[in-house]
Amino acid sequence: MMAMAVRLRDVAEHAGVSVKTVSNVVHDHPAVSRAMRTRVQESIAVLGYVPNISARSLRTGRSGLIGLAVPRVSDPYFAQVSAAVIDAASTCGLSVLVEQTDGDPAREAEVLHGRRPTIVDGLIFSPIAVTPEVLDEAPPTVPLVLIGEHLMSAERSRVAMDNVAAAEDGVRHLVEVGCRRIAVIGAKRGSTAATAELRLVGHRRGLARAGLGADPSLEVEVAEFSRECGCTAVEQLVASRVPFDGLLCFTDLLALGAMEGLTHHGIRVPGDVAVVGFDDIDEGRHCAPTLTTVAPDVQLLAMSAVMRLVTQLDVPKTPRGDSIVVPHRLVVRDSTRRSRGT
Amino acid sequence: MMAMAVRLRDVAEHAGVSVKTVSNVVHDHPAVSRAMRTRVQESIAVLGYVPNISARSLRTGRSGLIGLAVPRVSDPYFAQVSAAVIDAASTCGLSVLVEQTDGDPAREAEVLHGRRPTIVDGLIFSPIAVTPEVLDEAPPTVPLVLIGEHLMSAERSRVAMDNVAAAEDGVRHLVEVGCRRIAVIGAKRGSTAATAELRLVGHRRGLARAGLGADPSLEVEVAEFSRECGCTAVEQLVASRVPFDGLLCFTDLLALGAMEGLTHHGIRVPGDVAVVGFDDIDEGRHCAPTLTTVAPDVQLLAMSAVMRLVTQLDVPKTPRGDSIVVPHRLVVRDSTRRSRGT
DNA sequence: CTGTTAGCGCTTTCAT
DNA sequence: ATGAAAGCGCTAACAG
Repeated sequence: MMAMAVRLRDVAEHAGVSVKTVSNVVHDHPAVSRAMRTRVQESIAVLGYVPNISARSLRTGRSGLIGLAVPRVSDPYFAQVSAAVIDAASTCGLSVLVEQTDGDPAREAEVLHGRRPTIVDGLIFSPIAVTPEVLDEAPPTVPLVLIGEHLMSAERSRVAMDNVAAAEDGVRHLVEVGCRRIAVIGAKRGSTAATAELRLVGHRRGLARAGLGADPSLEVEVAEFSRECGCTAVEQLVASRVPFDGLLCFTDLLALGAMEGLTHHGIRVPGDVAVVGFDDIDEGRHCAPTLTTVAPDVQLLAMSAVMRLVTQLDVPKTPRGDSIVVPHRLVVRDSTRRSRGT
Repeated sequence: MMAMAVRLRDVAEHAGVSVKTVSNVVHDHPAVSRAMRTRVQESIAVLGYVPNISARSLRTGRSGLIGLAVPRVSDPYFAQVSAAVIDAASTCGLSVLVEQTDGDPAREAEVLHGRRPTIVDGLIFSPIAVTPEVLDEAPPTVPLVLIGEHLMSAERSRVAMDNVAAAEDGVRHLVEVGCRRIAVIGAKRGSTAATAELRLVGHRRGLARAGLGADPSLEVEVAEFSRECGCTAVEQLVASRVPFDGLLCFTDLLALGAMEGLTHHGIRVPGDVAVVGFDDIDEGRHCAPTLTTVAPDVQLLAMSAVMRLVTQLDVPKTPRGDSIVVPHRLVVRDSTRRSRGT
């Protein structure tokens, strides 16, 4: 049914050379005369030859495909990450196979110990639910780079921002705009990602630096990093009648939900409560009030992950267990912009 | 470096049977005794055998991979579409390779006439910039399903909502809430996707039905379906001093931008101007005011596209050029909720 | 119901 | 600088 079947051999015949020569041209092997090269390239163009990746992959053990596993690509943060990873991979001549885990431990485990396509050369994985035991259980079937910090003992490469410092920066900023009772939303039940824990550490450390004591009743847990949970968390805080004037939310989505909840209770942002999120999703630039956020450098995160993977691919005994830290910065917007300090 | 090399043959040896038998078990071929089947499955489990997709693909010509090409996965609408396509494909045992075109004609053409991985069995493509000529130029290298309506003469399968009817529904609703001068934002310069044209037709038809005349000065063109362009479009409208009391925006992102622009000019939504968008992105449920929108059934859209592709894959001479229409519905929210009719 | 075997298109020694 | 040929792991046609 299809034209198919423009093989290396067809090109060779058309150009009147051997298969090897065509292969050399395709791979930019130096040992080909200029004249030969152009002649072969012409044949390739005329016949519309495109290499068969399966055959190449079977022979070389490399497919040029990498996997990307995230909870869900429609989550604004992971959508950004996915877009950036695809771009970065493309830069390296790699294509990306995207999988969704929905943060389900079983599916995360599956991704990891791959029933899934054996075809990917490597995997970039953002785990949020799989237990350290599963993560460490067996060596991954392919080179693996984790996105985001994770509770784990074993040797896995990972790339993330410095979540402790990031949270600390958020708290410092809240203190600077006059907050004294800073609640935190995002201590996460049932998650095995270290993100929440580390940000919580940063929060406490930030408070300590400012000479403020930590108050467990200001630390609200959530089931998910979603808008709904952000809103619910605020309900809890308000219901508990603990006073607070600042809010550090572990994702922008939580922050957005929290602001909705605050507004609902007639609590003004930033007037009564100043709010800081994490991630710098697009909506934070446009909601009312616009959202102050701790922004990781997602482009760099993606590029670093891809680069690290490529290194592991190219240099077999690259050590694992390294951590790449990508920079973050505080983006100040209206949700923390007060006319005066207190 | 890696364990590698658990081949079909290794399983066969371990189980003391022939490769064919193992292959039969793997493929659930009926002609295998129950005892044999369990024995082989045990060996597979023990050895941790996973089929080599490259080899299979080389042999059968099928990889179990499909491509998905969208402008950008971080666009909220395409993020949703991507998530849904990945889910739908997964249901059919297919994995998805995601590519981004950024709406660049050259990259769209490239996706189509595939320099790209020859490895995908088929392609789901959401073109917005490629010209009909390029689209028709050559038969696609693999089975192709287009998402969204498109200006094209040739025989390509496509799946989309009925954009004319959808726009008409939007206009009808605006008329019902009392709008008489309904502007439209989204007539798109430089796009070859038919979406904008068809929605414009629907708009005019809706006006005609309501006994309202079309007014070209109420039809604003945009360069992109982005928030910024929505805002700019409103600036233009306001600057032109043409009165309007309703706004049909061709995407939610445009609508969000437009509402920002309106607010900026002290024009109240829905009091002074009622606003309707398209797509039903998440933010529309949470912005203030919440956004009335024409929502395509994205799950069904994705599932239909995947199913259609699978059919083309399985039945070689499936006719092309068919259109699958997915349902849409109007989701009424605050941006069109007025206390009274006019 | 099970075993043998050719070959998918490519890369890559090894000769020349 | 170029050619000939083996074989990557799998599937399916054929034989038993």
